[in-house]
Amino acid sequence: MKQINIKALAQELNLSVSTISKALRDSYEISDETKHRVLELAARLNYTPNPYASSLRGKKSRNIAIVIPEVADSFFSQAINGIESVAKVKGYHVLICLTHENYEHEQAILKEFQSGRVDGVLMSVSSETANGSHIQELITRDVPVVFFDRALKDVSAARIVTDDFESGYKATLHLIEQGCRHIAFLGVSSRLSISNDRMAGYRKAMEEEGLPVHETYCSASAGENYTIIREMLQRPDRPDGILASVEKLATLVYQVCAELPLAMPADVKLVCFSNLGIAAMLYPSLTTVTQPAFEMGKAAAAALLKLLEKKNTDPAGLNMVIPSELIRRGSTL
Amino acid sequence: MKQINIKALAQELNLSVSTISKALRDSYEISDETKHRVLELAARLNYTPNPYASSLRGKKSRNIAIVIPEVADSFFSQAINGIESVAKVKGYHVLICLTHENYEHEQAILKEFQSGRVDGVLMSVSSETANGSHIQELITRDVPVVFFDRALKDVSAARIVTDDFESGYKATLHLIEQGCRHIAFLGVSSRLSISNDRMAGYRKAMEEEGLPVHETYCSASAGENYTIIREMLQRPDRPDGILASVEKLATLVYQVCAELPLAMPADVKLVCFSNLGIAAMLYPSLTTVTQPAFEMGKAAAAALLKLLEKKNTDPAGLNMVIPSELIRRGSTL
DNA sequence: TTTATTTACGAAACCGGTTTCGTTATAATA
DNA sequence: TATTATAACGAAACCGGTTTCGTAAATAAA
Repeated sequence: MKQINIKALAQELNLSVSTISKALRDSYEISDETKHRVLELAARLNYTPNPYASSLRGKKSRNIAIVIPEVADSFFSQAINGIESVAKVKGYHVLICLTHENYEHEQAILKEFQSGRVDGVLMSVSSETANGSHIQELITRDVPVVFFDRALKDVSAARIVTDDFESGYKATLHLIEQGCRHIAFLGVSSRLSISNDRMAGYRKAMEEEGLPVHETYCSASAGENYTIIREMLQRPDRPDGILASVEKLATLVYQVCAELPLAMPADVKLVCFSNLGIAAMLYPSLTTVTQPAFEMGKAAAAALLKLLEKKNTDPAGLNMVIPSELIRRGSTL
Repeated sequence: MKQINIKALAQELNLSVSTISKALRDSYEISDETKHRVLELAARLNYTPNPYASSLRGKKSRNIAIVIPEVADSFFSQAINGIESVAKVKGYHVLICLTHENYEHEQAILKEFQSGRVDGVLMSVSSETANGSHIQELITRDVPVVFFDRALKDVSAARIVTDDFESGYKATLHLIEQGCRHIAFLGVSSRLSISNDRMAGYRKAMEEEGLPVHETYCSASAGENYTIIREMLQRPDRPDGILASVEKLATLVYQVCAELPLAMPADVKLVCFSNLGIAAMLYPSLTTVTQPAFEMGKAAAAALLKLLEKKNTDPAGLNMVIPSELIRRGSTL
C-alpha cells in the first residue's frame, strides 16, 4: 500500500503542497473552504503526517525521554504513568529507555540524545553513575534534563525528589521505637542522592540514640545481593532491623528470612522504600516508606515541559520536594 | 551550542558531505585513510547523526513499538526486558506505548504508526478491543505486527502465546483436586483470546467433573472490580475457588478476603496468572500460573525482526506457543 | 601507446513536511 | 480613479542525512 503524503493530497485537490500544509496547520492564509476540503480529504484517506519530516525541518521532535534503571519496579512504573498523563495532553510522545543500572548504557543513551531525537529528558540515574558529565554535556547542547527521584548533586538541573533525609530518619526512629538496636541500612550506591540522603537520615537517628551504624551497599545483581543479605543475617551479630532503600532488596530479605529461618518481625524488622500495592498482603505485611510516584512523575513532566516552552526558565526554580509516607505494617510491629 | 552535522564535518576536512556520509557508513568507495580521518573527527567532535534525517530518506526508522495495556504489571515489565534485549543487539530502538486497556487509545496509537514512525509493532491488545480493523489496517500498510500474549483471532499476524487452554484446564483441575466445587473464573474480556482460551480450559475441567461454571468479567477499573469481587464473595453461594486470569485481580481478592473476612485457603482458594516475584511471600503465598514472560518477549521481538528483514516471510510460520508453569503455593494448599 | 578498469571522490536529487517570499486577484481607502 | 491593503495561494528553499550518477586521476590490460 502506497503511503499517502502531502503531495498526494495536493494532486487530488489540485492545490500546492504548501497550501495543504498550511491548511492542515490551520494557517490564516488559507480560506475556510479550502481548509475544509483538505481536512475532509485527509480524514477520508487516513492521512498521517510523517513525524520525521516535521522533526527534521522544525528541529523539534515532540518526544521526551524517560531514562530509568528498569520498569519492573513499582515506583518507576507508577511514575511512568504520571509522566505519560501530562505528556499526552501536551501532545508529547514518551520514549522509555532502560539503563539496567548500568553506567555505560546510560552514557550511550544520553549520547544518542545529542542527535535531537528528543526535546528533553526525565531521568533517574543508575546506581553505577558516579559523575554527571554525560548529563551536563546534554544540557550544554540545549536538551533540558529534569531529575526525578534519583538525582546527581553535581549537575545543575531541575529535580523532583522526596524528603529522603526525613524519611530515612523517621523510618529509623520507627525501628528504634520498635526495639531494634542493630539496624542495618541497605543502600544502592554511595553516589546516589537518594541513597545518601536516606542514609544520612538513618545515621542521624542512630547517632542521636547512640547506636552503631551499619551501612551496606548492594549492586544491580540480584544474585550478589542475595549473598550479601544472607551473609549479613547469618552472622552472630546480625541486625535486628533493616532499612532497605529500594524495593528489590525487600524481596530478598523475605526470601533469606524464610530460608534461614528468621522470623519477621520477631527476629528481624524490616522497612523498605517501596510503592508495591501488595505490600499489605505480604507475610508479614511490609512496612514501607511510600513515595508519591504518580505525582512525582506528573511534577517532573510538568517541569520539563515548562523548560521546553520557555527557554529562559531557571531550572533551580522548578525543584520540588514531595513528602513520602511511612506506612507501618506487620514487618515492624 | 551549535549542533554538529555532516556538513560541519565536511567543511572541517575539506571533503563533500557525500564523502563524509559514505565514510561513516564504511562504503567501499572511500579510501581507508579518508575513513580514518572522518571517524577520528566525528569521535572528537562527538558527532551524532540525526536519526530523523536518515529515517526520512531511508524510509526505515529502526524503531519498533511495544503496545501494551500498562507497565505496572509483572508480566509486561518482564516481557519488555525480553524484547529490549533482542532489539538492542539488532540496533533497534523500542517505543513503549500504553493503552491503559482503552480501545480508543489503542486505535489512536496504531493510527499514528501509519506515518512510518515505527518499522514494526509488538502488541498485547487491550481488554476493550473487540475487533482488529485498526491492526489490520496497519498491516495492510506494510507495518508488520506480532502479537504476544494477548492476540486477536480475526487478525492474521504472528502470535507468541502461552498454552492458555491447557493452563486454564490444569489450574482448574488443581482447584478441584484441592476440594473446590464452586469455582469462579475471573476474566478480563470476552474478546480476548487469553481470556477465552483460559476460560475454555476452565470450562472443560468443570464440565468433565460435572461442576457448574461461573464466569465473571472484570473491567479496567480497579474500583469496579473490587465491587464485583466483594459482592461475589459476600453471596451465600460464594465460590470456594477462584481462577483469576490477570494479576491485578489477585490483589483485590486478597484485599476482599482480608476485609470480609474470609480465610485463604480454608474458605477460598485462589490461582492467578501472574509473574510476581513476591508471590511466594504473600500471605498466603499465591499459587500462580507463571508465564515465561522474558522468553515470550524475546521470541516476539525475534519474530518481528525476521518479518522486518525478509519481507516475504509468512507470519503464520512464526507462531509460537510457549508453555506456562503452574506453581502450587499456599493459596490452594 | 592506447584503451579499459578501477579508485576515490563530488554534485545534486531525494525523503516529506515547513516556511519564507513572492504573486495575483479582489476589496478597501484616498 | 488611482493607490493601498488584504486575502488566498504557489514556487522554492530548507532540515540533515543517503544515494545515484558523473568524473578525474591512477592503474591495468591490450
